[in-house]
Amino acid sequence: MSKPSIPQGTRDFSPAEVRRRQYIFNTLRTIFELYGAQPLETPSMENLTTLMGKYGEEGDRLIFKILNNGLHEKKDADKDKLNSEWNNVLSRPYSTPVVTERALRYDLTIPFARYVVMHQNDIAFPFRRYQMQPVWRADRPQKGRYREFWQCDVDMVGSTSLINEAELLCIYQTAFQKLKVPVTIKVNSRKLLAALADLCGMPEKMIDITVALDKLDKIGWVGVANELKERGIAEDGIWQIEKVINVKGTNDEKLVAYADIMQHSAVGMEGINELGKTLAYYRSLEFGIGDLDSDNGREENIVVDISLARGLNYYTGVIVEVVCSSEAVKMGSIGGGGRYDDLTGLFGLKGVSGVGISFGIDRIYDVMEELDVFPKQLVEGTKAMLVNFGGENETYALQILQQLRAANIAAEIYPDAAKFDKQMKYANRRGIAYVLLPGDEERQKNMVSVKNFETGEQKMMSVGEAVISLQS
RNA sequence: GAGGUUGUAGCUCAGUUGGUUAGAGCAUCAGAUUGUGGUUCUGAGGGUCGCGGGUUCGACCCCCGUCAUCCUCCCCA
Repeated sequence: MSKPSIPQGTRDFSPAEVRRRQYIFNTLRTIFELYGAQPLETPSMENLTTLMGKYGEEGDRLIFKILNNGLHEKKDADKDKLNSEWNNVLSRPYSTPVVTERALRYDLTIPFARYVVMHQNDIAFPFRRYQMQPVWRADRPQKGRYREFWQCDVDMVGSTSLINEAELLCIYQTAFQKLKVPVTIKVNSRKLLAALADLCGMPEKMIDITVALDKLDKIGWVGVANELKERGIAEDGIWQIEKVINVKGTNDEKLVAYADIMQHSAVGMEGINELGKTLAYYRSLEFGIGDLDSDNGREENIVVDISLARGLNYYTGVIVEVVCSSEAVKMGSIGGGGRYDDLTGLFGLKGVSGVGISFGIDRIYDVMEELDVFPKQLVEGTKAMLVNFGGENETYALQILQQLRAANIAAEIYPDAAKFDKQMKYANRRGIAYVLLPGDEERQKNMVSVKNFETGEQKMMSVGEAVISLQS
């Protein structure tokens, strides 16, 4: 017999882990609802055509595909087709509806876009939804990277107002403040990255530039410059980029400096303008809170960072990324998002702009564990256990049991009339607060002994008194 | 896709230059204690040493292959 195991990159969640995860979900859900978002759920699997080509070449490779059922039942003609297609599948990256036509959800944004297009007539725009569901990626698992993990997304579609961007920043701030995770929120605009490519005189190289620039934190400017060179950016262009990333100062100062450098790039000026407006809206929202601890309010952890380049292909405007700012924690981004001007256009609905953010809750969980910021009292399990003495005492215990539950006290009976110390040990391991002893003497007096498992104190009382004392 | 790490009891891990019957802690079960838990004490069960091949008189140990695992790069949450 082989040892049982679970697929690579997946995890079981123990009772205590589920409680902590639910704490995160509940915290986020409360905030999402507070901001007027509505819940949405979509299927675990989508048609492969819905997902393919939406996440870039790398993304396509990481989509978990589902093998079609009943392949062996194909008729002769179909079987020939299947055989030739199968050879294609084996010889190169290739997929075909003959072999696979469904795939597991890769993120929550594309399914949301699909939903919006399918239900456009039923939706009151602007439409703001939140969604908390697992997604799957056929990636190599490692620290902070799983093949099955959960995302919590909030997106707003049908509005181009930068108020939305500002509100999403507020949601990030509030959420991580509630969860007690110190974060830095990096903000950039895809339009500034386009402007950089303009400055180099190579607008078609925007992707190459952003991919290289994204590594600035890791490999430093020299490393980035080398990579830019390898990717075919001219010396003069690299010098322009260096000038931009060398800009230091407050967010406002940076935007002013960028405006000076990019004054001849229409798209650059547009991006700068949008970032400025987003921050202005954000300040208005934050000002309403009234507990600003400095002139900057809660802005000191929001940083305009031109080296931020989110990988997803569909972002067009403001982009954000959240990282834990604690030195002690080594973890990649724990959230990200941005504006996509024409997401639903992929599915035929033009002119609907959206903006959204995502929480990577598995990584947030890991970070919270490391920081030890989960509330201590999350376990609200069984409060009282009835010892089972068997026979008539068992019947008596069952009657008490339902009276406890009727009074909203989480209670259980040890189901077997096992040896006394075994039952006590079990209650101890479960961390149950009270043990009730309905034995011969108690039953005859119509009473029950209540033992406090923390203090060891024990007292015989009527069932009614027991209910009242356990309710407090 | 590339590179590295580690696979020994249910779990966490020891195991000497290759040498007789592979150990410990925790967990489980039984007993000291058939109505009093946490701390003790005693005893018991539990292993194809990841799998397959090779070297050797002899392999948990050395070699080759394979699978699994974790980590790094790429990319991402």
